[in-house]
Amino acid sequence: MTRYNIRETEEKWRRVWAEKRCFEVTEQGNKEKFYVLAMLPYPSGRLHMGHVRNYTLSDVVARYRRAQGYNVLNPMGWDALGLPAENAAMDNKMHPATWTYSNIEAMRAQLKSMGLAIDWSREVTTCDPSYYKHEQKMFIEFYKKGIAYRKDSLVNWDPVENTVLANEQVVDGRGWRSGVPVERRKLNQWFLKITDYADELLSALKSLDRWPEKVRLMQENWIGKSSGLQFRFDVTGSRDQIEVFTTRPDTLFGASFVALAADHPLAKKYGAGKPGYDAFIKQCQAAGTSEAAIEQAEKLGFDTGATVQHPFIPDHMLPVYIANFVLMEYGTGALFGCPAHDQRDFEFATKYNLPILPVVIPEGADPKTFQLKGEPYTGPGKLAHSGFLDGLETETAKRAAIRKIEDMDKGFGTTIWRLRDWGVSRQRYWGCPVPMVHCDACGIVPVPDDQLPVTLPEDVTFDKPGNPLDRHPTWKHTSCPSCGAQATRETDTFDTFFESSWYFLRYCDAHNDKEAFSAKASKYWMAVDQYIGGVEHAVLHLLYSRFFTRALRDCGYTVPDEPFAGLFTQGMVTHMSYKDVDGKWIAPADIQSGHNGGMFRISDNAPVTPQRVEKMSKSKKNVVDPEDILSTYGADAARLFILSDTPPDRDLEWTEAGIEGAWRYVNRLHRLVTEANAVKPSAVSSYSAATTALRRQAHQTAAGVAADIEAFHMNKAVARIRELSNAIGAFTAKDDGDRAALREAMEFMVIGMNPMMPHLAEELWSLLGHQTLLADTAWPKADPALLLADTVTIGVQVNGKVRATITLPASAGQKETEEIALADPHIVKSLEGKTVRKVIVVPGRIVNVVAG
RNA sequence: GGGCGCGUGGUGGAAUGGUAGACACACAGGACUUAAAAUCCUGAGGUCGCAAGACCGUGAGGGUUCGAGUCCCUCCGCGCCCACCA
Repeated sequence: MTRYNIRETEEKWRRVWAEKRCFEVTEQGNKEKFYVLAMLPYPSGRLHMGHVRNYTLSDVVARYRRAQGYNVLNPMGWDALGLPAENAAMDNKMHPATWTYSNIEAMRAQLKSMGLAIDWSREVTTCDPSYYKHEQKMFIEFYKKGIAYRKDSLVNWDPVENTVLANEQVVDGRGWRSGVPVERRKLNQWFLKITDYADELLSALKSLDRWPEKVRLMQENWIGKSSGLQFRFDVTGSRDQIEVFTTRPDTLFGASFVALAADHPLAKKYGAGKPGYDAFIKQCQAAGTSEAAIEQAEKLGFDTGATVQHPFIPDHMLPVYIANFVLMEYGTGALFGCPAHDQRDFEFATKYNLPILPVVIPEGADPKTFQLKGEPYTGPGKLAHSGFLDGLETETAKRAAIRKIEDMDKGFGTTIWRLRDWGVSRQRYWGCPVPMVHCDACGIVPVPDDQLPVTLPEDVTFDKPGNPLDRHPTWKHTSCPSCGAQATRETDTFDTFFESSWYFLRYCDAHNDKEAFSAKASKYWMAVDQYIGGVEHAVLHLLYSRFFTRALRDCGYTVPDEPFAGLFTQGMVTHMSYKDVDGKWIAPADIQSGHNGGMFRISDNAPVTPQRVEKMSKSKKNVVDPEDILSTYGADAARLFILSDTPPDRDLEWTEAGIEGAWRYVNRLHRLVTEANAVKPSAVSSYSAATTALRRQAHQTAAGVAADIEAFHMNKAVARIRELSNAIGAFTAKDDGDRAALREAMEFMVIGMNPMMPHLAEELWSLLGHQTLLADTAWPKADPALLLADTVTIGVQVNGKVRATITLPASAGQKETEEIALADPHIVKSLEGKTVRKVIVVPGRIVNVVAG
C-alpha cells in the first residue's frame, strides 16, 4: 500500500503554484472579476485557529470562483499598528517595529503553509510609511472637507492603556482590551464626522442584501435613529429654558415632571447648595453601567424645587428633578416624564408620588373609566385629557403636537442619533501620526503633500507612562508650513481602525506610490464581492469602513458607496477546557486519555476533568496551535476538518478525533485514486445501468458542490464529495465504458474537492495523468440530462404515515404513480378493511392515501 | 428591559410543507494480524420482537394542512447583540 506523503506533496504543490504565479492577478477588462477578502490579521506572532478557519473559508471561495472562470483577487496583509506591539516593547525591551515585523515573518510562513490561493505580490503592511502616507493625505482631505475636526470633549480614558477609546471600544463601561473601568476626561481630540453620514449609513443597510440580517440589525441599532420633538420648557420665575427631546410628543398632556442629567449645567444651578445635593450627585457618578448594575439600579431623583411651565396648559407647573437615569450624552440631557406611558417614568413617579395621568386610551377602552393596571400602557390608542389632541390616534397626535410647538416657536420636530462622532485620536506611539502642525500664529496647519509621510521617530523609550511622541526630545518640534515660525507637531496617532477602514482599496493597487489607489484599479476590483470575518466586527470595523469609503467618495476618490457587497460572518473556534485536581487549567496537548475513558495529564498521569466547550483562550489554556496541526496532519486535513462538520456560521468545536478523521479521509482519497483501475479508454458509446448511475452521481456532485459552496454550506459540499468517493470505492469497472466512467467520476471528484483540499486535489489530478495544473482547470459543466434522475424512490403514506416506498420512472405521471402505489403489497395490507376516500399524488414526491 | 437567533440520535449535523436522522465522529461486532495499529466489511433513533413488523419519536402544549422538524399561537430552555436611549 502506498502511503501518501503529505508533507512533501503539499510543499511540492505550493512551490509549483508560487513558481507559476498562479494566483497573481491583473486587471483584465474582458474577464469578470471576483474580489474575495478575509479580514486582515493583526500580527500577534502566531496564527490561531480563528485565522485558519477564516482563511480556509476565503480560500474555498477564491479557488471555487477561479474554477468558475472569474479573475479572482484574494489578497492578504497585516493590520500592523496597535497597542500590543507597544506593550510587547515595554515587556521585552524591543522596538515595536522589530516585534511587529518579526511576527509578520513568522505568520506569513504559517499562512503560506495553509496553501492559500493568495496574490502575495499585493501584500500590504499598514505600519509601513508607504501605506500610511496615503491615509495621512486622506485625513488632510477630510480636514479640508470638514469631515475631520477637533473639539474639546469628554472622552473615555483608559487608565491602563493611557489613551482615549471610542464609544465603540467601551464595553460595559470598560476598555475593550484592558477590561478596566474607563474614566471620563475632557480632552481636545480629533474626530471624524460619522454622524453626518448616519442617515445614509442607516438607509443603505437595506441595499446590503448579501449581508447577514443580524449584522445589519446590529448596525441599525448602533446608529440608533429616533424621531421626535425637541422643545424648551420655560423655568418659572427665570429666563432659563430647559430643552428636552421626546419620541412621544403625543403624551405631553400626561407629563408630570422634568428630569435633568446629573452633569446637566442647570442641574448644578438649581441643585447646588441644597441639602443632599452633593451626596446625590456623587451617587449618580458612582453608578455602574454593567448589566447587573442597570438591572438593579433604582430610579432616583433629587427635587431641585424649581418648576417649569407646561407648554400647552396655562398655570400648570412641573417639578424639576435631577435623576440618575438621565444621560447627558443622549438627546439634550433632559427629558419630561409621562408616567402613564413609560415604564421608567412610571417607576419614578410611583416612588416620588407624582401624578400618573393616562392620556392614551387603548382601542375599546372608555376614556372616562380607563385605568392602568399597575403598569404603564405603552401601546397605541386614542388621546384623551389632552386638549386639542383629544380623539386623535397616537401617530396623528405626535404630528399635531410637533406642529403646535413649532407654531409656538418653542421647538421643532427632529431626528436624533445614538451614533457619536468617531474619536480617532490616540495618545500612543505605535500608530499613524496625525499629519498636523500646531502653530501659535496660524493655528492648526496640515502638513503639505510634499512633506508626507510624517513618519514615526525610531529612537523612542517606553520606560515611562504616557505618549513617547510627546516626550521625544526633537520630533515634535518643527516649523509652521504656513508662516515658517516655530511650531509643534500633533503628537496624537490614529485609532488603528483607521488603517483597516481602507486597506481593501489599497489591495487593488498595492504598489502605487503616487496615490492610495488608482481610479482604474478601484473601478475594476471594487466592491469586495465576498468579505469574510468574525462577527465581533459587526459594528466597529464594518461601520467605520462603510463611513470611510463614503468620506473618500466625497473627497473625489473613485469608490463605490458600499465597500463590501457580500459579507459572511464565521463562528468561533471552541475547544473543551480541562482542569486538574488542583483546579489549574490544563492544555489539551498535555492530556492523554486512559483505557477506561478517563483523561490524564501526560507528565504525571494525574487525572484531569473536562470543564466546558468554550472559545479558545490563553487563560483557559484550551488552545490548539495551528502550527502543530499543520505540521502533523497537513494543511488539507486541517482545512477539511474545519469545513466538514459544522456550518461555517456556527461555532466549531475543535476535536482530536475530528482532525484525525479528516486526516484518515485525506489518505483514503489518495488510495482510492492510486489504486483504481482507471485508464483513459477509447470511444465509448453506451453504459450499463450501474455505470450510468455513477456518472449521474458524478455530474450531480459537480453541480451540487458548486451550489453548496455558493451558499456557504461547506459541510454539505464535503458530504457530497464523501458520497461520491464512497460510490467510486464501491464501483467495479468491468469494461472500457466502466473505466471511462470511473475516470470521469474521479476527475469530477478531484475538481470538486479542490477548493477544500487543494494540495491533494492537485496531486491526484497529476496522478490521473494531467500535464496542466488543476489550479488552472475549469469547473466541470454537468450534463443536464444526467442531473435529472431516471428513477425516483418515493414514500407512500396511508393517513400521513409512511407504509411503503416505491421506485418508479421519474417520468411517471399522476395516474401511473397512483396505480403503482395502490398496488404495493404493504399498502394493500394497510388498507385492508378500509375505504379509500382520497389519494393525494405529487409525482416524484409523495403519495398519501386518505382512508378510513 | 428591548431586539435577533436557535432547540433534531451518544456527538457534529442533513432534510424547496412531502420517505426525519444524509454525510461524518464516537461506539459495537466481524475480517486481516502472533498481537496491536492501520485498513476493510457489518450494525445501530427509542421500545417490543428470532424475524416480518408494530408503536413512539425533531424542547412542551395547541392550531392550520391530505401531510408539519419546517407555517401560525402560547409556554419553557439556551445563545448573541443592545440597553436607565427619553
